[in-house]
Amino acid sequence: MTTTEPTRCNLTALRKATRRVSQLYDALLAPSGLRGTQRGILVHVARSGAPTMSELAAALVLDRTALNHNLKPLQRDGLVTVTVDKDDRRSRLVRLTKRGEARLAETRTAWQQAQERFETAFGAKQAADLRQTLELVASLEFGEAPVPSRALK
Amino acid sequence: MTTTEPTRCNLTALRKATRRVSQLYDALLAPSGLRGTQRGILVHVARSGAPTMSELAAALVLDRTALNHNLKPLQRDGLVTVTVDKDDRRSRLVRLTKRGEARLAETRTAWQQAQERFETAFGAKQAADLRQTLELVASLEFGEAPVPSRALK
DNA sequence: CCCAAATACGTGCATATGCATCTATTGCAA
DNA sequence: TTGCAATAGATGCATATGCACGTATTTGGG
Repeated sequence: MTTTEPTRCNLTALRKATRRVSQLYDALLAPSGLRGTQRGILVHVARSGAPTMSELAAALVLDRTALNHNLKPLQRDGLVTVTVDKDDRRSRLVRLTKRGEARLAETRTAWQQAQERFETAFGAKQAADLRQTLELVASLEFGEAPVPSRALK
Repeated sequence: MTTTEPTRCNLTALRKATRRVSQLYDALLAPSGLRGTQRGILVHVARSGAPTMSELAAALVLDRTALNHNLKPLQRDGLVTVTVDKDDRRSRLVRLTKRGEARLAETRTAWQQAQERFETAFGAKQAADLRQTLELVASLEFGEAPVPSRALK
């Protein structure tokens, strides 16, 4: 074990933990052809039915333009479709295809193995507590940030 | 507040929280020309003196090839140097330059503001607890993963 | 002494992410 | 009815990340 000085930076601590866990999940998911992040998108779309890009981005705490980028390989591989919302033609609806549903089903076992591997090492109760804490962090509003042009417009 | 179903996936929960906190730190650090991730690298190099690429990657829980990529803009901007280790010419040593030290000093105030903003919203005690938990997660060893070729070689 | 295995990197490729800036569409006040 | 502000995306650019595969160097057994 490397005896490193404890991390003082909240962001650095989050990124280190996320990389560690990404490495585990992506290794186990690799045979399915999906990454952990891609699976997360598909799961949310499956649960929501046909969310708009904005809804999906908000739910995943993703920048909308980043979501657009992330959806490209999923569209290319025929796992999702992105279509214009007839009620509001500014909006786009994201839907899972049959192929996407099948792929998602295929990954369930590998995902469960990753969850079990993590929770065996870390503790199931601690893992549930951590998820709850992280959801809280993800939903924090930090008051007025310095003017991101998007927020002000 | 979006009433979303709680996240079951440990990785998805980590990524959402990390994105949220990245957005805060990067917004506050932006005027300094550094991102939160870059600052994290510089801080560790500053503390370690002249770590090897492998040491630095391990400390940051980064793939070594990813670290190589991440160092490129820092080298381009003259904030770090990467030189051959005379004792073992396979290894490379990463050092901060004077310019890098100055840049790091310049970011301290913005970084402290980001820390304060986060800890005001989340709680200072909770933030310290979370960092400790995340360090634990980052240091987890998950036993035998399915054969990453690097690990076996 | 030699050579193969091991170690420590670098590059390429592809995904992950977010800001700046643009276009298209909607809603509402004048 | 019109026009402007607001909204919802798309693209480009650059950084963040990790695997596959390559080169360079070291180590130690035969």
